[in-house]
Order: sequence, then structure tokens, then C-alpha cells
Amino acid sequence: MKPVIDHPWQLDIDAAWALQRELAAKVRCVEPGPIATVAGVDVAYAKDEMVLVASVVLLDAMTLEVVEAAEAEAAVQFPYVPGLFSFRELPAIMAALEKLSRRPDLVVCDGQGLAHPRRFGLACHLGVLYDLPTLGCAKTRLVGEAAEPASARGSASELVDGEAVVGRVLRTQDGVKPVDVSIGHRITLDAACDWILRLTPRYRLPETTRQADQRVRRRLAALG
DNA sequence: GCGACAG
DNA sequence: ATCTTGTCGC
Repeated sequence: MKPVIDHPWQLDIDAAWALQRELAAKVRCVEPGPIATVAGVDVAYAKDEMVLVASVVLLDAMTLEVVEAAEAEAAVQFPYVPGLFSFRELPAIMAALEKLSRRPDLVVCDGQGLAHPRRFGLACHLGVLYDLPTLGCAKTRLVGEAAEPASARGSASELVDGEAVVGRVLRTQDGVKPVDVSIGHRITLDAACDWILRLTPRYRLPETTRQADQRVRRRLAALG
């Protein structure tokens, strides 16, 4: 699978902010089409953050079984800057996506989507580049404030940043720390939360993220 | 100016 | 993200 939009990745911080602002205008919040397959992506670091290893898994949306998987490595060429996270991890993720034989109907990202200071987190960036439905499911917050959801699985509260509702804090299992869910591209917040609940029948994090994380660690160990 | 800050 | 021991619970 290849992106429908391409842009330089060898840029400085200021150029990245400018490009991000331009791409953010393309984000769409619409009801996604039929979803039969869901992909998950994750990245791990090797050699003291000199090398990135990315993993992409494709799950059957009904059974949550892995039907395809791919990994790829890429040299780090962008620093970790909160807010510009996607410029650091996407090159590796794109290399892994290129090895995927089919286009997923939805991609679950490990990080924020709209719940970002410029409303353009990793999930939005990936979604716009491939024109695919994407959502962000983050373990920790970047921006926004929210009330503590009730302790039962499925409970949620609005994630608000300034005047805007940028996402939802969702409890995926009874008593566990909730995750931050936000739209990436071509999906609605309600649909995004519905999918996260469908993908978390047993654990706090979605099966997509867990499978991708598991495989990326194994690949990292195999490298040495 | 000071603190916060996805992975 | 990654570095790490012990500990609580099913």
C-alpha cells in the first residue's frame, strides 16, 4: 500500500510545523464505510534511538484474528518533539505499510489524533497521507482536560482542549486507567469509541496495538 | 519566565 | 520509547 500524498521528511522543526498546518486542513470527520479489516501500527526504538522498527498488523474485524503482518526498519532522522511526533515515526510506519498487500478499512494508531495542540496528531497525519479512516488511542495525554469516567468498562467523558471537544477519555476495562480516543481521519468520535470497545474484549489496549507491539518487540530482539 | 509535553 | 526488582492477583 502506498500513500496518496507524499511530502519531504528531511525538514527542520519550523518547516514541519508549517507542513502540519497545511495538512491539518484535509482532516475529515465523517462516518466510515463498511469495516471488515482493522490494522494496528506500533514503533519501537533500537540502538539508543538511532533506529526505528515499525510493525503493522491486519486483523479480521469480526474475529480479531491476525490475517497479515509486516515489519520494517528505518533510521531516525527527526528528534522527539511533543507535537511533531508523526514526523519521527511515520517513515518507519510507511515502510511497513508498503509491505502490506491490502488496504485496511481502519487503522488504529498508538498515540493521539485530533487531541493535539494543532489538531493533527499521528493518527490524523497517517489518515490524510493514505486517505484512510484512522483513529488515535493513546495511553497518556498530550493536551486537554477531562472528568474521571465511572469505573465500569465503557464509561467515558469528554476530552476538552480550550473551547473544543478533541476526543474522549474511555474506560476499556473495569477499574483500569482509561485511554484517550480521538479521531484521526474519515471517522466520527462515536464510531472511533465503538471500535475501541470492540477491540478491547479482554485488555486495556486494543488488540491491534497489542499485536503490533508484540511483533515489534520480537523483531527488535532478533536484531540484537 | 515557568512548567507540561503522544512515543 | 527504554532502563529495571519486587509484588500483588487470577
